[in-house]
Order: sequence, then C-alpha cells, then structure tokens
Amino acid sequence: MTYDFKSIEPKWQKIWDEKKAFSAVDGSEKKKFYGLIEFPYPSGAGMHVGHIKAYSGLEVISRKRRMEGYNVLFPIGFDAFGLPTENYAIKTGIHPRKVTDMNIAKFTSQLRRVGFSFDWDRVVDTTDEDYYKWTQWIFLKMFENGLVFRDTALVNYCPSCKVVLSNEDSQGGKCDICHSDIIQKSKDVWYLRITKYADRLLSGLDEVDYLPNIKQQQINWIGKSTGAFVNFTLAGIDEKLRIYTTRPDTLFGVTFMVMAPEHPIIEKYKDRIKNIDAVEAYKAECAKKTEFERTQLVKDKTGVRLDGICAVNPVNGKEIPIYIADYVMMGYGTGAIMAVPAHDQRDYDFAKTFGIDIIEVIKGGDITKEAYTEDGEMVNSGFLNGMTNKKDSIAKMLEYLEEKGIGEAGVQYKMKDWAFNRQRYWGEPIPIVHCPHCGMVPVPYDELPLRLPDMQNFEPGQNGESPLAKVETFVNCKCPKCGGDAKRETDTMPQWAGSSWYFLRYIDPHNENALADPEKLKYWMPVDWYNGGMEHVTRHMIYSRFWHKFLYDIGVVPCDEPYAKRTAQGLILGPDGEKMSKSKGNVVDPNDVVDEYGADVLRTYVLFMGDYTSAAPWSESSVRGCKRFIERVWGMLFMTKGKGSTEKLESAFHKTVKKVSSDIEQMKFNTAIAAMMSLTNDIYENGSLTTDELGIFVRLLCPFAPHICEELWERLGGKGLCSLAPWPVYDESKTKDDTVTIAVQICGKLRDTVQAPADSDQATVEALAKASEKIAKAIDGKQIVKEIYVKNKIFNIVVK
RNA sequence: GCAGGUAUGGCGGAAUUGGCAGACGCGCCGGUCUUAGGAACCGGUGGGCAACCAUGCAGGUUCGACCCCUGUUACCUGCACCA
Repeated sequence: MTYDFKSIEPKWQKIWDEKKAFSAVDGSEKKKFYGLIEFPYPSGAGMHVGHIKAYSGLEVISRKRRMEGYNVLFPIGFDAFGLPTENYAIKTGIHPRKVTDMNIAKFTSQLRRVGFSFDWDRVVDTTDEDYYKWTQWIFLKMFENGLVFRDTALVNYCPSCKVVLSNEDSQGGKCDICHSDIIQKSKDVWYLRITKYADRLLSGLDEVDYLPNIKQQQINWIGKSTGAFVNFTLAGIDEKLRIYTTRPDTLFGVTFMVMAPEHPIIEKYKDRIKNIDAVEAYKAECAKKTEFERTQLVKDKTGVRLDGICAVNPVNGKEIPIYIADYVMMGYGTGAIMAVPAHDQRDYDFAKTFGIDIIEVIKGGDITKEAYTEDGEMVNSGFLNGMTNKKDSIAKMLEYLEEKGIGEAGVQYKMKDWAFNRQRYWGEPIPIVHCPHCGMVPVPYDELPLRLPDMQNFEPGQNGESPLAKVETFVNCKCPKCGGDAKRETDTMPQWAGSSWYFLRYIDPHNENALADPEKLKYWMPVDWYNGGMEHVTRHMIYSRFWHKFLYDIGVVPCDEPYAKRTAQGLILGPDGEKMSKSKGNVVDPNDVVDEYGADVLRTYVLFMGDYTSAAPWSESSVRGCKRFIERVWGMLFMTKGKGSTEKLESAFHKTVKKVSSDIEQMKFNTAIAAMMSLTNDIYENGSLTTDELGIFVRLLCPFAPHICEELWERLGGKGLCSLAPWPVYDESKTKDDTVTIAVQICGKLRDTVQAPADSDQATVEALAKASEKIAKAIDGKQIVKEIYVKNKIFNIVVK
C-alpha cells in the first residue's frame, strides 16, 4: 500500500519522453504560452536544490497552461562558456569542451530525475558552434550598424583572473568571479554602445510587467540624471573646459573646478602647468589605487592644484583655480566638475581641506558647519536672487546659458558602454580581422562560425593577452577585404553574450539559415513569463533587452521588448540559515532528496517551504511533512466510492479548485499546496470520496507532483495522460456555504459567534445575536449607539 | 548617503487587502502499534488559573487596524565620491 516512488517515477518519466508529451508545436492554431527560466551554467558541482526551486515556479505554471489547452514552450539549455570551466581545464588538463559535456550530462540527468516538463528536443548549448555562429552573427550586425567600437581606456582589470571586466562585473571594486581587488589598467577594449539604447531601455519598462523592485533596480542602474553642460573657459587660453552639473542655478557659487586625474586637458597644457611634476606624481598615485581604495576613502579628499592655468566663471567673469582630484571620475559626465562647496558635501570637504572660499547661494543652512543641499532662497546670484523654487531657478539659468551660448540642458546616464572582450579561451571568438591596410575588417558572414581552434594550454599570457594569441594558425590569416596578410582578433566575448539571445534560439534551435525563422518568432515572441534570480536583473536582463531592441531595429525579431513579464524567486538557504555554498558545506543535492523521498516530494517541498519570492532555510523535517502529504494522497486510492459525496466535501472541492487556480497565477504556491493539504484532511475526515473527486484532486496536484498523479489517474481509468488532461473547473455557486459563521462583536471586540443562513439580512442576524446569552449579558443595561453589519462576516454592536 | 523591501507562536509562514489573527506544515506534548524507533497512525498545541493579553516600538484615524496615517528601531537587498 505504501507508495513506491522508486519504480513509479522513472516509469512516467519514460512515458512522457516516449510520447514527447511536452513538445511545443510549431504552426499550431492554439494560443501559445512561452515560459522561460534562466538556463543554468553547468558547473562541475552539479545542481543544488536552489536550481530546482528556480525552475519549479514556471514548471507548475507551464503544466497548468498545457492542461488549460495552451500550446506551451517551456525550454531548457546551458549557458556553458565561462571562466570556471576554463580554470578547471587549466587545473586538470581536461579540455573545456570535454568538461562542458560532462557537466551538461550531469545537469541533464539531475533535471530529468525531477520530472521537469521541458521540451528536450530544443536544448540549447551556447558553446555549440551552430549556436555561437549566431552570437557572432549578431556581433557583426552590431559592428555593421556602428554599435561596436574599440578604444584604449582605463578598464577594470582583475589581476588574478587576468581579464578585463565590465563595470557590471566589478561592482564594489571586486571581481565578480574570484572576488579579488580590481585594478585600473589601460587596455584596448571592445565596446558595445549600449548607452545609445539607454533611453529606450528606460522607457521600455513602461510597457512590461516586471515586479516593482526589478523595474526599480533597472531604473537605478540606467541612472538617468537631467542637468546641464556648461562651458567654462581657461584664462588667457582659447580653450573650453566643459562640465556637467545637475544644479546649473548654483553657478554663482562656484569657487573652483575639479578634473579627473586622467583628464586630457592636463596633457595638452602640460607646458603651462608650473607644478607638472607634482601633478604627474599625483596621477601616478591614483593609477596605483584600486577602485576599492578610491571609493573607500570617502572622507579624505586629496588633489593637486594646477599651477599656471585657471578657469573663468562664465556668469561673472571671476577667475577660479583648477584642481585634479580622484573624487572626480573620468567615466561620468565630462570628467570635470564645477565645484560649489556651499551646496555639495564632497566639494565642501575638498574646499575645507584646501582652504578654498565657500560662497552661499541658497539660504537655509549653516555653511560654516556643512554643505546645504536642500531648497531655499537664491542669494549672491545676480539675476537669480530671490527665487525660491529650484525648478524655476534652474530653468532661468538654462535660458541664460543657451542665450549666451555657454551651455545647454543635457542628460547623463550612470550606465556605461559595455566592455565586451575577455582575454580567455572558452568564449566566442570575436569575428574581426586586423589588417595593416584596411584596419578592422569583419569576418564575412559565410565564414561563420569562426571556430575556436583546438589547443591544450589555456593559461592566459602574463600581460593579459588571450591564450588564442599563442595559436599561430588561428592568428595569422588573410584580410577578407584586400587579401593581404592580417591577424585575427584573439580576444573572446564575455559570458553574457550567449545568454543575451538564447530565448530566441529555443524557438527554432536547429535552423541553419537564420538565428530563428521569422514566422516562428512572430508566433512565439515575446516570452510571456520569465522567472529567474534577482542577481540577473541588472546585468543579463539589461544586456539581453539591449540586444533584442537592436534585433528589432534591424527587423530580425517582431517585438521591441523580449519579456512581457518577469518575476524572481528567493534563495534556498542552508539548514543553518546561511547562503548555500560549497565552503560552508551546507549544500543540499537534489539527487539525495530524490533518492530518499522522491521527485514529487522534492518538487512539493521547494514550493511549500515559504513565500516563493523570499529566501527560506532548508528543513529536512519539513521535507518529511511533504512526504506524509504525498503518502496520504496515495492512500485516497483506497478510499474511493462510486456514489456521491457529502455536500460539505463537494463544496470543499470547489473551493480548493478555485483557490489553487488563482494562487498558481500569483505564484502563491505555498498556499495552493496548503489548500490541497486541507482538502486532504477533509477527505480523511469524511472517510471516502468519489472516483470523480479523486480525478479532480490528481489533476489539481499534477503540476506540483506529476508522477503520483499520473499513476493515480491511470488506475482510476483516466483518459490519456493526467499531465495533458483538462484543468478542473469549479462552480462559483458551490464555493459558497449555505450557513456561515458570523462573528458578533461588542465595540469591536469578539464576544460570540452565531450560525446564520448565507446572505442573511441584518434583522435576521441581529435577532440571532441578541438571542445569544453572552451577547445579552454584555449589552444588558447599556445603551446601543450603533449597529454595524457586514454580510456573512461580522455583526458589531456599539454600546455606551 | 540614495533607492526598494521586511518585521506575526519554539520554527517556515497564512490572513478573502479594514471585518473571528495564527490557515497549512514543522517542532513539541499525549496516545495506538511495536523487542525497539529519530518509522507509521490518531488526538492536542499562541500566552495566561482567570478576567484578559498578543502581529518590532510609540502615537493617531476608525464601530473595528497585521492591514491606513505620523514618528521610531532593527534587519535584508541593490546602487554609491554619479557632480
């Protein structure tokens, strides 16, 4: 009688596979549903239960959609290029191709044991040549359209990984992969001009249904600010010093200027700068600092005055000193600022350190103590004096600047262009040839894919050049344009490249002539529901939205935004409440759970353990609770009767169908499961149920625990697969009880409850309430001021 | 510092969005079966003998507040010398 999951689960997995039960159908007349989960990076450690939770959400929704009659695309793939695999290859001497294949095989077997309803004919592997051919194709299209450029720049460089990192990958001055300190290094860098799409990435958020915190993070990341560019002049030199400010109305309060140490004007006028030695020394000092040090020493302002040149304030003609200081970044705005110490705390700290004048232009604070950054009346500001509204004073100043031709309104973004090359082997080769005559020449489209050469030693070079630079047969080539001797680019793309468009390939994974067929794209796109981790909300999602918008612009995809809806699951913490990690030894392997309790129990537990979107610790004993539930469901098979059930149980069924249906849509899986547990308790209390009722129950539970449900469905004589059987419907009228319990309150405090027919009017309930001994006692001798009746809920008597 | 969020039994968490706080599960207590059980099953379980007291803390609005408002504390997540 005990449920034998060890034989029943593999049985159904095999049947689903043979029948291709979960294949998405191209060219179907049915309504489509495209559910997308973030494809995993196949690491050597295999999956942990966090992956299972991440996929189980849309697994349940996709399964429900199929039962509701949708044509469902629910695919899986592997984001397999990347450093960990390459580092493992360096350490062990096993080729990354082999490592990747082994890891993918391991992940696949783990996923299959859990019984996910993926369409296994559409598996995508970003390291497959037939896949990265199209990643390179998109890159060339971007190159063609002016979205790719190369520049020598100070970049985030990880000395440990020996690789250039994008801004996104080096947050907080730490390498995202190995967590070493990042240093700034001058290098040739490939950039993708994502900033060109900044405004559209921002405005596109209005059209999509993302969780509010996801939207907010993207908004912050793009970091749009509105302000003005102002051209200062250098005294006695015909040269402009351009700055960006959000408060042009404080121009009268400018007492000095600050430039980033790397600002090109220093080099241009080094002959005029009398203390050039000190300036160079300071520059050298800054270059040595890691990003971490540069941002940590917030309070201690350092800098050097440029002796010999000074700036002229365009609104009042005053000459003001210029400093270089590392609190101004070359990468934001123009790399130079006008300093208004009275109303900016950083400028204030700097002015105090260097003994510079502080002029108040906004009244309201005490500038002898700190900068005043709030609103107030404008003073010492010429034509702005007396204005009290920030908006108006900014507008008036902008008008003045534009009239005089010394500045204009402008916007800035925190988002920077995307540093796109890595000096590594295990990535997509950048399909560009460097020709001494023709410059950068794209590899012709018909030569794609540009394959990674087979090689053995993946150690990067000491100066951070790619391992590919050592392969002469790869490097030396003919220029596709002039036919002369040329050299290939040896850097590869970052890991984010392959994941920027994978959801398009799922739609037509074996297409040899296009990244996907336009008709199929038109049918399946956009992704209806995308679920993943919060950690990918800024990087992966912004990158892929950018690529998708570009593909839309060149007519490859049919919609501007790739994801109609985005949600995020919470982490599973270790039993100790800490984040699961190998070093802490608190990782739970899904295989162990399947071995001991079965896939259905694992699936049920990861969704029952708490609110889907928040983090919750793993609890072995709670897993056992789900095991008991599954066993009790199995036990129902021996409780079936042909005849009708009690009205009470029938009503409980209708209520549960309603609740589970709506809870799933809101990802409230924990309460959906709780409702089915409650119904189970009701069934056991009742002692029996009809076979029809059991049929309803197993279809409701099927998205969560499909194996046991298939088995019960078969034994009940259900038609076809339970997984494809129609989703149960409920009768609204039967979800309502005939009698309801009404709480009777005195002055808002519960005093008694009464049973009343549903939808009773106030008089009926009032009579019932007053018939209660407790109520009669409570109101005895008191004056009734007011009576409030909420139908089917409460009756409140207010007494004095 | 900026932005967003959270706070409910011993634990994970519910609460139809202003209407009986603690659903469901774990744990715990008691029982049944057993040579035994860290197995299974059944029953009980916020605190207090009680009146009553309980949703981080202090107020407010309301007939009625976990829910709305004001203030406050703690924690989490993201960004951060962004001009």
